[in-house]
Amino acid sequence: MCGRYVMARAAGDLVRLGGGMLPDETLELRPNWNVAPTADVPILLERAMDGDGAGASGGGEAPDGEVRRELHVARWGLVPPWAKELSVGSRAFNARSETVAQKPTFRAAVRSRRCAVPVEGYYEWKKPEPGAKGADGKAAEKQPFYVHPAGAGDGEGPVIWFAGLYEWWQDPEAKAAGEDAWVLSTSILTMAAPNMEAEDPLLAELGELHDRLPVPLGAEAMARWLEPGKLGSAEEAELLVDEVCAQAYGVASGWRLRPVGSAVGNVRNNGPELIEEPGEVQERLL
DNA sequence: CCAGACGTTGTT
DNA sequence: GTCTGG
DNA sequence: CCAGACGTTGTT
DNA sequence: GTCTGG
Repeated sequence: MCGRYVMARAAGDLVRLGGGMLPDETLELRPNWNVAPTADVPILLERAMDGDGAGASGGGEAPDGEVRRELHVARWGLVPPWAKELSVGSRAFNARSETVAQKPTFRAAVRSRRCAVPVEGYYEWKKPEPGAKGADGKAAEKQPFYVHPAGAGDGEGPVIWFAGLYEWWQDPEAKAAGEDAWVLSTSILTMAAPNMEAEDPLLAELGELHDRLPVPLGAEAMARWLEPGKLGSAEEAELLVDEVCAQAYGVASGWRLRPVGSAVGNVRNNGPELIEEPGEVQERLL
């Protein structure tokens, strides 16, 4: 699954990597090595220019029918339109691919508002084997790992694009007060992790790490996933979800993972040192 | 009919 | 144990 | 996801 | 908004 990740790139990098999309004018991104639910994160979405043609963000006129990729900032944790409070989103930062087309919280978004969430890598906490003991004889503690694209030097190289959803929400109180306070929010899809016995060693590692996997998009799947327009039915949405899940392990097999220090557990800690492998000395001291 | 939930993870 | 905040 | 709070009255 | 449980 995915409940914590790294996104330290500049918006300009994401524009380049995502394929010439226009950054939202309001886009302000701070490097973040410890992105947690409720944080503001960049998302990539496609929008069909229609009607007034007055492009609201970042780039002047566009003829009707043109599809644009745009980078926006969203709150991580999808807030459905009917929510009474923003906090509803803090428990919807992942959406199960198996049920996303049926769940009240996600089903409208999966038909009409799909996006891609760029990450440089994500964290996963591996549970100790039951009864496992640490060096001190006490119960072993969960171990955080950093999962990232192979060969990605820190701050360079490819990013992972996770399949995501977005939704717009207006605070009922703001609405009553006649204010124009809309919140864009997002969620990341998950699926079953690869089997621990998988032939591909990296997939086997992922299977041992956790039983859920955030769904990564290859270039082709991303193009399909982002296509704007409302899908005709929940069944149609399920087919598209199945399609992207079918290519996910192929993308994930190009990842690598490494153990990192326990500091990442606390969201107050934030810096490039979080993704460094702890040295042996440090490990002994822990 | 109204009231209340609407989610994921993991653990037992 | 369970919920909220980051 | 993990960490940290989990309560009241009243006062600054 | 829409579904489920009572």
